[in-house]
Order: sequence, then structure tokens, then C-alpha cells
Amino acid sequence: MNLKQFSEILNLSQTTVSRALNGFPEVSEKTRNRVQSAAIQYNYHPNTQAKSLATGKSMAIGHVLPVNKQEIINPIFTDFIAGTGEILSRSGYHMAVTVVEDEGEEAAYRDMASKKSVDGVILHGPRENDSRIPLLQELGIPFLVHGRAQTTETPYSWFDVNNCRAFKKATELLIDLGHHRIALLNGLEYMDFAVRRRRGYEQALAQAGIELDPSIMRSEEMMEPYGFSATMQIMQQPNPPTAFLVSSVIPAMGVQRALLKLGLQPAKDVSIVIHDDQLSFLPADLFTASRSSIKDAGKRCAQMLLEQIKNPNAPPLTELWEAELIIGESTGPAKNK
Amino acid sequence: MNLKQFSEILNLSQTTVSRALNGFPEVSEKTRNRVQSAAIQYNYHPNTQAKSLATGKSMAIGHVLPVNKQEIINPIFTDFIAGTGEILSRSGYHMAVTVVEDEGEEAAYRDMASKKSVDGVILHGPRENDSRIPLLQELGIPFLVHGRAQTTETPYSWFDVNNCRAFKKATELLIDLGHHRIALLNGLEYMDFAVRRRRGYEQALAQAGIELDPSIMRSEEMMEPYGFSATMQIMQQPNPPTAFLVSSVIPAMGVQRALLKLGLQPAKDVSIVIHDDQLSFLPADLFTASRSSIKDAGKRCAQMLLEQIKNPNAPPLTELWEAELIIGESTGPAKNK
DNA sequence: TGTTTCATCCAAAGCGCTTTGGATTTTTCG
DNA sequence: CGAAAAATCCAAAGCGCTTTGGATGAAACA
Repeated sequence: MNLKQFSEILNLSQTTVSRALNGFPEVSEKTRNRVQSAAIQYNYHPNTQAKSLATGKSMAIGHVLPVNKQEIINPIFTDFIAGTGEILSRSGYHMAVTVVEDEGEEAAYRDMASKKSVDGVILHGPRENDSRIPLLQELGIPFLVHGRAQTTETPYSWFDVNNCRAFKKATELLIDLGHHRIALLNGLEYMDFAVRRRRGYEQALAQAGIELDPSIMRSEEMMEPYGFSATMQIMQQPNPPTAFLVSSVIPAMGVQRALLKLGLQPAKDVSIVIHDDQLSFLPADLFTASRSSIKDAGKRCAQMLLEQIKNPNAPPLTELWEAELIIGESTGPAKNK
Repeated sequence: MNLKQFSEILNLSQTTVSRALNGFPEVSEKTRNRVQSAAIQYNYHPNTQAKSLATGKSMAIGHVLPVNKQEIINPIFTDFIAGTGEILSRSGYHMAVTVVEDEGEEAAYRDMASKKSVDGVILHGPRENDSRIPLLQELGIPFLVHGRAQTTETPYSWFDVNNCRAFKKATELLIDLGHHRIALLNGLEYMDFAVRRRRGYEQALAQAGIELDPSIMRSEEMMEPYGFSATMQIMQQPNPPTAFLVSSVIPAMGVQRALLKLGLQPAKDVSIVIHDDQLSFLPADLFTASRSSIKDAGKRCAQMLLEQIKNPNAPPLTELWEAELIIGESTGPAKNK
């Protein structure tokens, strides 16, 4: 059923029907009600493409997901879009997801711009210096960065969690518990968030007068086997740490597996603090954690992007959330030697 | 830049340019080359909406993701779309992802049909008797089910892994190793795949003359804490099992955590066999597993759906893959009492 | 040379919607 | 009651593309 047919049923012009459905004031309440209930009755929805073509808005926001060399997509993405999707669908938007190999990302954005296939974009996983930001600015697509890029100085909109502070506090907690050798299992340190996390860790150690020891610091993609093997290795070195600071629940599962395998009890023998993205399928209360919901982040990102699409000339929006420090069962006082 | 402007640059009609770009034979190779290289030079891409409107194809395929009461989206979705997306983008399609609350799913499909916003749909997580299948048939949207629905008898296209056989073989493996008390940690048993898995387990036990024992069988959403708590509970019952058959790597991580915590060694004290969807961020070789790549499934589903969109009157396509049984480090002979 | 065929290109009609500018009807008020 | 103002509705132009049904010119043939 298209507008023409639908308006003939109602004995109204296409104009009036369109206006009635889109909330314009030039139509009486009586007519509007009649139109709206008929739309439900006949299950009439305007054709998406035609509407987009006429209005120039695609009513879609894009996610470009790079599949990296290891062929994995970051699993937090699932939770993120659960949040984003909820907000967007409430506003009549949908999500256009494009999966690309790492190098194809720029082409994907150019494509979107040229085809006018999305009204805005959420940028994932910003690097310290991220070329996608100037690209999107050049292309004129409204976008919101989930995270930040340190070295980019032209202003842009972002939403981030205070990773530096979160890790500083987490480290301080461990220090207060008497830990002096604290291992850091960080994410890949070309990612902006990982750099900030490391900085927080370093600041806390410096304040306490503890020297950095690269032999108990690692930086890799946040997968379970990474946590396991790093822990096995680090714990079998001379002078092993008494605590681990881990960048995500996923490698933390590996840390725990390693400790148990080594006959060590979490909390009692070795403390663990993690940054917890609250992945819904992994245990929540197991670890002491700086917690920050990825799903809520998704929601907020969607809201901010929509706001920006609405008034494109407003200055960039930025928002920084603090992580909450949650004491779980994975920390305890350092054992005296 | 739109077609009009672009064709003026080339001193050609819009018709000729459109035909040159879309591979029609009525245009000389010389002209085609000229047009194609100019398209690259000026970064001309046809407007998506206009093209869709004119052709009647949206060049999009839809995923509807229900967020369940626990507010989680199945994490295997990430790996699945990594596969799907790769195939689709190669054919010029993109993915439209809609997140809905459980009840909103039907409305989401009706919406898609009425708005003509997608050319096809991939249906996730079929129930034993799934009302979405007749709905999509009624709406006339081409669709492919990832999985099957036992009790639906009108034919439809599906792709599935032989869950029954996989679990039968896995159970037989354990039996051959001398295990007679085998716990089953299944997924939610209103899901079709879970029913089939249970059936495989039951068949193997029956063949070996082992009676079912509901006290060592569980059925829940496949999350890590489920594996942990079920294992703790089951192992502390009288006459605990010597082996676990687990529906996914995620709860299996919990099983392992529980065993280690109880001071039991996987493989040596208690064997574990899992069904492994090869989630890229969890350990792969840790477990003996019936393995089947979710990403490859995503690829194949995309291909099948595209084929179906191409010839809509062809009979439904179906494909059943066998899982591979991989011997890992989590199984060993049953201990003699 | 005049007639047929190809090869090549084009003008214009849609696809289903929004929106401008105007027409028609109803209400208001001196 | 008649004119002006307000309320309500409509015809038609466009959004940027594809595609039908010709038109045009070059090559082929007799």
C-alpha cells in the first residue's frame, strides 16, 4: 500500500495525509485522528526510501566495524549496540552496520558520505592519533566518538569514561591494601583508552614512590588466553607480583584460571582488580572492579549523536563519565613476606 | 554530486551514464571506461535512496535482535555478523540491525515489510515452534533461518549445524572413555538447538544403557555464572558425575572455574566436553569440543539468503553442517572408583 | 545511391514520498 | 449580510535514480 492508494481510501489528498501523519499543524485534529487510526488499521507505513529521498535524511546511523588481522570483532560491541539500538529505534532511526577489513575503513566512510546512506556515525575504538576524525570532518558527516583521541586538536564530539582516573583509583586501592608489586595487563597501547589507563596506573605508582617494572606489564588484545598466558609467565618469574590490574573481564577470566592452576587463591594469595565493561554474559560480582556499563554508554552515545544531527551547527558535545569502584571478592591485603 | 551534474561533466545523458555504471550492453566499451574512471576521479556514487526507490530493492538485509528480560544480546551475534557482513558487503548489501524487546519482534518485521526497508532477513535463535516463520512467509519477505524449528511443517530456508549428532558423538566419546555419569549443562530448552542437543545426549546414553538422571541435567541461558553455580551444586551432590557436557564455551569457563575452586583437575578428575562456537575472544584449544565456526555459519547464511533473493521462486534452500569433534585437553579416562 | 541493420545514445516517465504555493471552505466581525 | 481572516485542503513540482521507447548516425548490403 502506498500513499496514493491510502489517501484514496480516505478520500483525502496525499498532501493532507502526509501532513496528518507527520504532525503538521495545517490539518484539523479530526482529520488527523481519522488518518492515524486508518494507518494502523491498514498497516500503512511510508516507504523508507521514498521518504528518505524526499527529505534528504536517511534515518540511519552507521557503525563501521573493522575486523582486525586476528579476525575478531570486539565483543563489547554487542552490548554497545544493545544500548544504541534501544535509543535509536525509539527515535525512528535504524543502524546500518558495515564490516570492513582494517584498511577498508576509510573507503567505507567515503562511500557513506557520497551515497548519503547515513545521517551520522558512531566511531569506535579511537587510536591515540586517529585519522578517521579529520576524515569524517572533511566529509561533513555528523559523528560521535566513543572514546577520545589524545592528539587530535580540532574539536569534535566524544563520549568517554575517565579511564585514567579509574585506573589510578584502582591502583591506589591495591596500594592501600599493601600491594607494592602490581602487574598491569593492559589492552593494545595504540588504543587511546589503553594509553590513558596506563597513565593512571603510572601516576598512582609514582605517587606512592613505587618504580615501574616493565617485566610485570603487558599490552595485548583483550582476550582470555592473553590473561592466562601472561599470568603464567609473570607468576613464574622471580619476585612475582601480589596483585594484577587487568583491563577487562575477558582476560581477567584467564588470569583467574592461571592462578587457580598454579594453586593460588584469588584475593588471598593474589589480588585482582579489573576494569569491568559489564559484559552481560560474564560474571559480574566476581572481581573488584572499576565498573562502567557499556550498554549505558551506547545509550548515551546515541542520544548525543541524535542531538548533534538535530542541530548541526551547535558546538561539539563532550561527556566524561566516572567509573565506579566496586569492591568484589578478588582483592585482599597483601601477604607479608 | 548527483547523476545530472556528473553526466553534464561527461557530456553524456543520464541514461548512458547509468547504463555504463550498471554494466548494460547498450554502451560502447570506450564510453564505459570513460564513465567509470570519471566516477572514481570525482568520487561519484549513486544516492542510495534514489537508487532503491527506482529499483525497488533496498540492498539491505535485516537482523532483528531481541533483547531478553536479562537485558542481554547473545554474544555469538558479534561473530555471526562478522561473517555475514563480509559476504554482504562484497555484494553491495549492507545490514540493518534493529534491537527490540522480546515482544516487539513481530512489529519490527511488519514494519520492515510495510516500509520495504530490507530485501531479506536472517532469523536468529528459532524456537521449537516459532511464530516468526509463518509471519515472515505471510509478509512475503525472503528469509533464512539460522537454525531450525522442529514443528514448523511448511517448508522454509534454513542453515543449521547438526546439533543432535554433535552431542551424540560428544557423549559417545565420554562413554568410550569410561564415563557413566555425565552431567549436561544445556541452553534454554525452548530453543530448538537445545532440544536437539539434549536429544543427542539422550540417544547416546540410551544406546549405552545408561539411565537419564535429571539431577545432573540443567537448562539455562548460556552464561559463565550458570556454568559455575551449576557445577558447584552438581559436584557437591552425592554420587557426582565424572564428566560434563556443556553447551557453549561461556558456561564452560564457569565449569572450569568451579572445578579448580573445588580442587579438581579438569581432564584428570573430571572431563569436560563442550560445543564450541569458536568465540574469538575465548580460548580455543582448551576444551575437547564439537566445533563449528559461527563466523563461517554467518558467511554461509548470507550467501544462501542472497541466492534466495535472487530467485525468489526457487524452492527453499536448506543446509546442515556437521560439527567437528576436536580432542582437547579437557578429557581423560574416567577414574575407577 | 537507397535501403537495412547495428551500434550508440537520449528524452521523458516513473518509483513514493514531502512541500510549496494556491484554492476552497468555514468562521469572524463590523 | 458581506468582506476579511482563518482553517482546511489540494495539485503539482521536485528528490536522484532506472528504464522504456525512440532517435540518430554509422556501417553493410544490393
